[in-house]
Amino acid sequence: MSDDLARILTARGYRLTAARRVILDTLSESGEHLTADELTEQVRQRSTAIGRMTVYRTLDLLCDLGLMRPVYQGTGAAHYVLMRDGHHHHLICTGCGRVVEFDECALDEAHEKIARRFGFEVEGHLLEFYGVCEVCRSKAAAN
Amino acid sequence: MSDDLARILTARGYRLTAARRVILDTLSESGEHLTADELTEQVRQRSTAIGRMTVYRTLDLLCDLGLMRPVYQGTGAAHYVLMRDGHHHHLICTGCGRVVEFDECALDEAHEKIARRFGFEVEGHLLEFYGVCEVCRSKAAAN
DNA sequence: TCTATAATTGATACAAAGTATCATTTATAA
DNA sequence: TTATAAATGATACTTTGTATCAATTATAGA
Ligand SMILES: [Zn+2]
Ligand SMILES: [Zn+2]
Ligand SMILES: [Zn+2]
Ligand SMILES: [Zn+2]
Repeated sequence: MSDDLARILTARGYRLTAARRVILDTLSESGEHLTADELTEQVRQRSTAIGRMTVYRTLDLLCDLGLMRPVYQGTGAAHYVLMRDGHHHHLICTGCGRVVEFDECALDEAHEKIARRFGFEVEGHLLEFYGVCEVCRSKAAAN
Repeated sequence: MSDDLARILTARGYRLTAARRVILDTLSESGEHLTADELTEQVRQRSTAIGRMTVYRTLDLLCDLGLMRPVYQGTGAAHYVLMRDGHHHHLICTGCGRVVEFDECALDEAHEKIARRFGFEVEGHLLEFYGVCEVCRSKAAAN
């Protein structure tokens, strides 16, 4: 998985440094939705001497390449999500903050429509549903 | 427009204070996608003595009520968007950062599906398409 | 293999964004 | 009008993100 990312980096002329290798590995193995500083912490458990700046810059680079995207999840910090095949989908409980990911989407026609209408070449999307999960709903019902 | 927001606040038992009135008015009249501190600045042009904290807290409240939502738009700060009828849609150029809003969406069936499958009661959504706008595309073609 | 080059790094310092606290003020209901 | 709890705003603080630059390192070419 991190090999995919690595390959894209080199293909686009970016260097595959030791630090980037560790960061990509960490990203793909640990769960997603990490903030930059959370990722830094995890990266440092594998390789102590990697600077915070390098993590920030690597995330920026991945975002520039369209491979990741910062999203907001309640706290002040940006959480970075992988844009697999260009898209990413969340279901977020407004009660407890739980974030569920889902894969299927049917937005291909929407891509087309939008592309034609606004002259955009659409490359991907983020879709987030907000609502109340089962647990929170039953808690609310109990009151 | 800000009356709608105000009505919801009072209906839910929140007080309609002078500060909140100004903040809601500013929000609905000035363009959207403001950061908290940008909004504070605009609010203070109308009523000097309103504290930054109050603006932050009011935005938090509106988010809790599902009326707004923070989204990331490049910079470090969260931009707050109104969730009219529960949803909000963007088209974002990855070249120049331009943000276009569009209204139509066809996600009602998707709401249904997701609700059934995950036991969520879906209340709204955010949809963001990423791509390259006409201008940026022609620039790229010129190289 | 060795060297020249530019990309990348990480330390440092800094700016911006968001949070916690608490005495004071104010909207609301009685 | 008054009692009450909600809301405010000043202050101080933590976290998150950005700028800078000398030192390091990956890569291409000799
Ligand atoms: Zn929940
Ligand atoms: Zn999708
Ligand atoms: Zn553009
Ligand atoms: Zn919609």
